[in-house]
Amino acid sequence: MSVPEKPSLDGIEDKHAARWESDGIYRFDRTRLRDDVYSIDTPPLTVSGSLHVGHAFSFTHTDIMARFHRMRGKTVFYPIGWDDNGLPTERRVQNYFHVRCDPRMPYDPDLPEPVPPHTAAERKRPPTRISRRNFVELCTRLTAIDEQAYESVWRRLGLSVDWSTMYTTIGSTAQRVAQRAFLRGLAAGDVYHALAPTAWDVDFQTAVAQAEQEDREVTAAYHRIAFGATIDGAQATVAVDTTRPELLPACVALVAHPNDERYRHLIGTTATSPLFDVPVPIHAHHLADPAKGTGIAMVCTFGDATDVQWQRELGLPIRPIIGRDGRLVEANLATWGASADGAAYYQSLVGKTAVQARRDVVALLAETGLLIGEPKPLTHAVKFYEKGERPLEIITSRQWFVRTLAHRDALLEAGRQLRWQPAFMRQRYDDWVRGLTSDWLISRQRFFGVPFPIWYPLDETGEPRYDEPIVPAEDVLPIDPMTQPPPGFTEADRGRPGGFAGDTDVMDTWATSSLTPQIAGGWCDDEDLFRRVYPMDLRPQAHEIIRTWLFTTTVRGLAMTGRLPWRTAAISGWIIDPDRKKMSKSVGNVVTPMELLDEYGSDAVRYWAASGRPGADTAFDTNQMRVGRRLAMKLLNASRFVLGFPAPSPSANVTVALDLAMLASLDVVIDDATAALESYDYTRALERTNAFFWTFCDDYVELVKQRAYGSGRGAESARLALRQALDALLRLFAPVLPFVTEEVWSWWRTGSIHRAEWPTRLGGAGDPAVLDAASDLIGAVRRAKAAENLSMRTEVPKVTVSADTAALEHWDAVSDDLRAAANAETVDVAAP
RNA sequence: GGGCGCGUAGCUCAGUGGGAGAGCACCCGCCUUACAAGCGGGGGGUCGAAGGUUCGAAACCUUCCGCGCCCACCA
Repeated sequence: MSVPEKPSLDGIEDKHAARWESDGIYRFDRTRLRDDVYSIDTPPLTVSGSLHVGHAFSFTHTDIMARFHRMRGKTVFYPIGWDDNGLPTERRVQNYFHVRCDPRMPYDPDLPEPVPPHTAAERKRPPTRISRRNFVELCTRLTAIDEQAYESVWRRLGLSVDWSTMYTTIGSTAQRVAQRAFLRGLAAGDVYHALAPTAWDVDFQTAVAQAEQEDREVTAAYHRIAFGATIDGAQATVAVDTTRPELLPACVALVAHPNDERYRHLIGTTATSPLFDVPVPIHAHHLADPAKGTGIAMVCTFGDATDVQWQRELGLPIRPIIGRDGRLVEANLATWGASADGAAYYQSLVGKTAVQARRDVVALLAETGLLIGEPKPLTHAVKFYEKGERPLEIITSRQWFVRTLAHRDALLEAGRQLRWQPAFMRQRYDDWVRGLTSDWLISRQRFFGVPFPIWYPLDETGEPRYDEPIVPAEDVLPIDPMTQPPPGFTEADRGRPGGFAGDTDVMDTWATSSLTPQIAGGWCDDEDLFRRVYPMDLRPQAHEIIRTWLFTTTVRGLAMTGRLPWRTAAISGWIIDPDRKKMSKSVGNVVTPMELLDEYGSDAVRYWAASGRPGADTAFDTNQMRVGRRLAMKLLNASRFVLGFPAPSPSANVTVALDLAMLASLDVVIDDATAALESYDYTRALERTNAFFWTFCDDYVELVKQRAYGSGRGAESARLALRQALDALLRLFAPVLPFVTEEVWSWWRTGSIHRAEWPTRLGGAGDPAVLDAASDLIGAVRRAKAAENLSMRTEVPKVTVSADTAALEHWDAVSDDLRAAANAETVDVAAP
């Protein structure tokens, strides 16, 4: 045993982290069966440059639970993953290297790594265009660098993950799992592809799932335009309000509510669109809102989701004019019934963006008197891709979907079976499942992702036969259909009539990360492991991704195994800055975790994190970190002091009432902390332990140290009680403060504290009330001495205190120690 | 528009039917042989507002105000 003369926190993180790794302290023991396992479905963080304090915050909560269950005797399956595929990585690579992917370019095996631009002028140059494979290589290279930086932060923070389990969502295991799940879904009919109108981002040029859309308030204007109509055989006009006059050429109908008296006589007649003179039917439909605009709406291909519904339910034609890049496409309006002038005018709009075309159309409407009055400005909510900058368009394209609507009831039931922490978060899940409007869209027209393991035969004209896809065998996964031929073909058959074509899309990130339990748990490669860890015990995650990560993992779990993928979902809160705003990069108020770990120490940062209650948004508070550091220092000093007394003899017993009382109080703390951690309330566990520890230091140790310096039964009782308490306290603190507790443990114990048993009741026969009385009485002595401006050390003949009757009941049990601590010959009680 | 959460000392937060609390900050004191990056003591709140239930409300109910978040069919 060696207790340092001058204990210090300096360097303890690196010292112990290195030992934990070399000794395999956190290695998963795969010989244990499911009941002995505590498994965690760790969030694979998006690797996009830098970690955020919020990550350190929520990951600490999970780590506390992992450490608690490990000390309780479970073997903890605590994998770690990085989410490195998908659009965030593409964007980062584009910006960092100033490149763009151009799938038409050939692969260049000797492409030198692009030099990131340094000056504004370099940034203004057009980006370098590189092939898809070169682009993917750059993505892989950059994420590998980022992942190392992340790992070093997590090691410093002391996360007890098993680093041998590390996976990435673009890695081959993840690709194999994602492709196998896709093929099984396809075989089961849960995955399908369809040519369907879907939300489309014209800048990223990809379809976007419902979960990635958000509403934004934008300013727009009602344009009241005059359609031609026939009323009682006479020519008339119908005024229609629209915020998107540029979609006029795509107009397929007008719609009014069936009960709307103003338009009842027009239902079933035909109107004529202004400028283009296309005849369009006038229909009745209950979704037409008499209160909006003039009460009669223009149906286009496609202005909004209602247009899609009207098209389907009213059997309307489809007249697409917006292209994948957001510009108006070639269309022969004559075939839709347009006048020659109208068709010719449309030609002048081809190639313009929606905004440009709108300006043009409105100007011509005004010029020809077909615009009624001035445009009326309004603000309304418009759907955007959450990462996008222009409103989403609705574009018809071929996409892959996973069925969710058909399973709505089962998904709601799953939400009820899941244990939510905090419970009210289930509401968000329910709201989302109830509000689903389409199946889950998983295909993206992007580059850096898991490919769809599908080929299509080409007919004699070279057209893909989408209804007869060619699938690979499961044991050859993962495959890339863009570089590998399907069975029975060679690369020479690619693109040739009678040959094949690979599916060009990649899966959205959520299609992979919805499978994290399967990826980490060995679903493809290690059925034995999978049985030992699945379903997992804990899914920790943030609340804003309930509708994405939590929802999609549930969908996959139900589809693949028929049950929930985990027992408990622990939803973490956000870190907010002092102005009550969520801390985020865009606000520019971010401090990096490594800076904090350097300045305050890892245990201190973890202490702050543990002070944020489960699910609660928590203030970023460096003051709490200072307090945490002070606690860590106090643990060092108090431990040094306790261990500085001679070790009690093996035959020693705790016999003194005050010592028994302290241990009895500690028993209550152990019970409380254990119960709190069992219900995921790490904050309460820490609070109880912390409060007891300070009482232990300030009152109990102060009272008994004179006795402990002496000899005899009383001294032995104190020394033994001090050590027993220290031993239990270190273990109670270990999940929150892994470094300082390990440091102290190393002074006098063998092995790692993190493999030690979680403390249980010491079972003494003490009365906790005696410790309370002792605290009250030593407090009374301090007040008496402070009133005279005396130090506790100052020797006095007599101290007179006032105390309440509850404390005085235990006077005899405390009086000897109290006299010693007071440095007084006598301590008297003042008359009440 | 619908839903969820929050509002307690200057700050960060516990407390959910019977004494209004903790830490930090502030003020005063103490070189006390574990710790002066320490220790001790003290002041400080009409518990967001109003109404109701109750012998009794910070807590339960209703309404309102404020803050945050989630969701919602864009004419």
